[in-house]
Amino acid sequence: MNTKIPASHLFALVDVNNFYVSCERVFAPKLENVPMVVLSNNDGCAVARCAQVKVLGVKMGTPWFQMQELAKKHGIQAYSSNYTLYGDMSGRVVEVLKKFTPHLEVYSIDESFLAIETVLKQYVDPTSLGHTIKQEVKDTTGLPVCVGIGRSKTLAKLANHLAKKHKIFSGVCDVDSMPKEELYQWMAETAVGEVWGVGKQTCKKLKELHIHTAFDLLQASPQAMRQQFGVVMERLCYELRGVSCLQLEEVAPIKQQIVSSRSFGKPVTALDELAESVATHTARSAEKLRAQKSVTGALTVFIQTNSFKPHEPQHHQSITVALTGPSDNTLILTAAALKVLKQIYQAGFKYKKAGVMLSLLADKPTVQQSLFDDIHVKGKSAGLMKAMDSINNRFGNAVIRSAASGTTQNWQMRSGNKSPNYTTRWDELPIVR
DNA sequence: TCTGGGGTCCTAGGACCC
DNA sequence: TCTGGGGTCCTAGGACCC
Repeated sequence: MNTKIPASHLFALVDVNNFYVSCERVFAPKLENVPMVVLSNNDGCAVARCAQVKVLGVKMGTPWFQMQELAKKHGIQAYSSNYTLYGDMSGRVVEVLKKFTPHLEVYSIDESFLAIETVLKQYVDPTSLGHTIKQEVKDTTGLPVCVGIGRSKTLAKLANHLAKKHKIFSGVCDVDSMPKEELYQWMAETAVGEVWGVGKQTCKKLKELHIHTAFDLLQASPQAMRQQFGVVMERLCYELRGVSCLQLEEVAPIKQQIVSSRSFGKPVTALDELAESVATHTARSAEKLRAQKSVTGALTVFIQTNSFKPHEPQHHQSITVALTGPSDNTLILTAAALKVLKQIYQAGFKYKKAGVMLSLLADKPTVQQSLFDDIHVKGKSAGLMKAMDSINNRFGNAVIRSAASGTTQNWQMRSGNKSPNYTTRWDELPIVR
């Protein structure tokens, strides 16, 4: 391995407990002891579970309809997700963490890595810093967090896992200050599948090699692991040994791809309805694109039938096309997307999902076809496409966005059993670029 | 009847060129 | 007519994460 060994750093991983559930509870304290889950779009499956529900064995992603009996028996309540709220709460947590150190990586909506070496001298020990962070986040945002501390990101993750799982740590676990024998004991009790970066497939293969726990993996030869699994696993082994291979990424790199997709609450068969959805997704993607001040050179549209019903006719297709030039213009992207959609759409299938992906590697896009010498959409069937055309003709370079409300993902909840009503409001905005 | 959405990194293998 | 090897670029797909 060529990776040079960097100076030793101490990482803290701060992770909000049951993030979405905890957010809901901040604003509805009466839910504190109610067994509850937060559901995905369409109220399809559980994307967050409180501690009581986890104990009952409900896994991440369990469909709500499959846990009806359990819900009845234990009084589990379900809440629709509110991502705007969670995004806001996430920002508040990060603001608190920044007060402790400027060197921080926002890893996900509910987790941040902190480099804590330089701020330690103000505290008795790392654990006491951890408790201060935990208390400060709780006091400021109302959210409960656990803190894991270690010499590598992977060890900080492991420490966080221990802090969450074992009450003895009171929510803060520093595996660096721990005697080695004690750490190894904890690792021997930690299933290898719990280690950061070991997923289902790898776990299975590791078990065949009689590697069952985090400690087993620590003892394995990194070189041998590279042979069997590749460079990612080799790094992981070093990380477990306290040799940091993964740096803190303080500045979030700009996204290489931007995706917007949704499942429909109900199967969709008409091109018009797919077009509505694809147009909305394109607008959303383009907003994200402009937010990071990027342009895209290629665009992918995909539509899929319901793969949970294998006995029904299946159609999964995507086409990626090059744009005539890099762009962040919603109108151009939407025109392109609708044109692609018409290519892949096949009447007769019950579509369950649609989406759009923008590829930002403008100089080397992944392209299957190059279609566009013009961007005009001429559709006689789709009212939406006609609208596109007329706006295009009138405003040329205008930016179009579809209204966020009334989009396909929510129609079922809002309109019950009534037929879906995909009325899109088109706002005509001034020229942006 | 009802089954999330958004990302990253790595590798193998084919195409192509010299 | 027969037959090469090495390098690079590109892409699909697998595996992982939250």
